[in-house]
Amino acid sequence: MATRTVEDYIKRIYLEQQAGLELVPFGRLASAMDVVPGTVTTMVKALADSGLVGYEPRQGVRLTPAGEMLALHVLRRHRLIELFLVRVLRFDWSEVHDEAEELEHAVSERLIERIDELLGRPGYDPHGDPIPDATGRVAQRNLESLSSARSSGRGTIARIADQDPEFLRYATDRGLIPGAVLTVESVDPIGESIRLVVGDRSLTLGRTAAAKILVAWASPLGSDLDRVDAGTNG
Amino acid sequence: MATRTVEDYIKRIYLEQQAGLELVPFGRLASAMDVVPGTVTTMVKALADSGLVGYEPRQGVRLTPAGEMLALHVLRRHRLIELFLVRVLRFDWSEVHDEAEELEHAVSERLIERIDELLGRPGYDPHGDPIPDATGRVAQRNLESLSSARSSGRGTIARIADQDPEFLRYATDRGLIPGAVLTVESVDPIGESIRLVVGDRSLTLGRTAAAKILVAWASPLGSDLDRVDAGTNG
DNA sequence: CTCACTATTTTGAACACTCAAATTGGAATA
DNA sequence: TATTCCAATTTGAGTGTTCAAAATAGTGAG
Repeated sequence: MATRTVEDYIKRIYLEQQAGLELVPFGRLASAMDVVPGTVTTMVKALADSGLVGYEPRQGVRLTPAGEMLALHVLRRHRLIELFLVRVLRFDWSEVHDEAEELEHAVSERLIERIDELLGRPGYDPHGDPIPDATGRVAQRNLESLSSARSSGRGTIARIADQDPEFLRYATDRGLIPGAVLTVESVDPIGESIRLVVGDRSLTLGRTAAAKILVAWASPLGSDLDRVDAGTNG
Repeated sequence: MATRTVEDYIKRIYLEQQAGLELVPFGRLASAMDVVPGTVTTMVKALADSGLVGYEPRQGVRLTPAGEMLALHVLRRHRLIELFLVRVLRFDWSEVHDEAEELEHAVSERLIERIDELLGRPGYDPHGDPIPDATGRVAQRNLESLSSARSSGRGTIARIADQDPEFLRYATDRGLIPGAVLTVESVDPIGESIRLVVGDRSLTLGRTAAAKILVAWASPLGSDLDRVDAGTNG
């Protein structure tokens, strides 16, 4: 059985890879896990011994298929728990992350199955992150970051890529939640800001904030990317 | 912060004291915790250092007020989780113990408060065990074990003092669940068995099985011991 | 009073994880 | 080529929990 720490490392490596790194550098992993670099070296060797990761010394780590499978199971638990807390226990989506971080290591396979069933086998958590199914399959979506918008256009918010409660409350206050339709009014590449309209509100976002908002752009013909179901928020 | 292991030891010591021991012998604690005796000696010293227990060398351990407070908080979490699993997630009461054993160490104070509120601040878990409130207060009941019955009589089952799923399924099959009314037909002190009627069923129980069934006897005038609310089972 | 028995305690070691601090490797710079 | 610098690694140590096995204390029997 994978220990709690092992699950956390594997999950973190998966998320870093997901964020675009094929090989996660040790230093990055160290700061993400909030441990000293030497600890990562030690742990990565142990993870490699149990076949969950492969690594190039002084280069970085990468998950093996077994590691990826474990990561997907942990994320499945985490995201189902988040949605459960929001839907059933009426938590606000801005405050479920830390709770799920604990519970993901404590719930049994049986309990997760019950929750999945009760929620109707959802595909996305309250933040719009995809929930892997019991076999590890994840829905693939072609989303674009709001910061990559080059001109005006309409789209639906599909995902908020930040778990910080403060940012999430800020987003909620402005209607920036998965499922909301937004219109980009103008983009200022030099000033690094973007003006948009959400509902009846007009607002301006800086580049780094906009980078956290993932959007499915409305195509003229209405492709299936328009249909975003990201669960209930609030 | 008390570690998971510490919480388990403290909870166990509380339960053993509750079962009638003022001073819990190390050997008993060792087998209850499923560790070798030496481990208990080490742990008890550590617990004493943090002020949670007091102990007489070679005699046994006892909780301090601080230890009792901790035990009550852990039991509160455990029992609220059990009831939540039964009521909300439709688990059978025979299968919630192990799950709660894990979750009790992972839930936050905030989540427990939500659950408590959602369930309507219940006083008892599915097995009839009392749920301490947030300040550590526990309902006191004057229950008697079915094995102590000396003659025929009527009463209400208030609590089943065994968490073994097999025993609980056996009990469920025979209608021996908290809230059920039973009538003692006859007691055989030599054969160590007791005949009773529950609902429309008649059955015979041995002494040790009967010892696990705690009953509030019906008084002729109907005291408030008759009113047993032990939540929903099933 | 001594023996035997059982419960408890001590000792030394292990495992999983972590840190601080010294060292090394490799790449970029001068 | 020699120097500098940063990332990664090694080393030695500590924490919390556990075990196996040897030593000891107390209790009751003879």
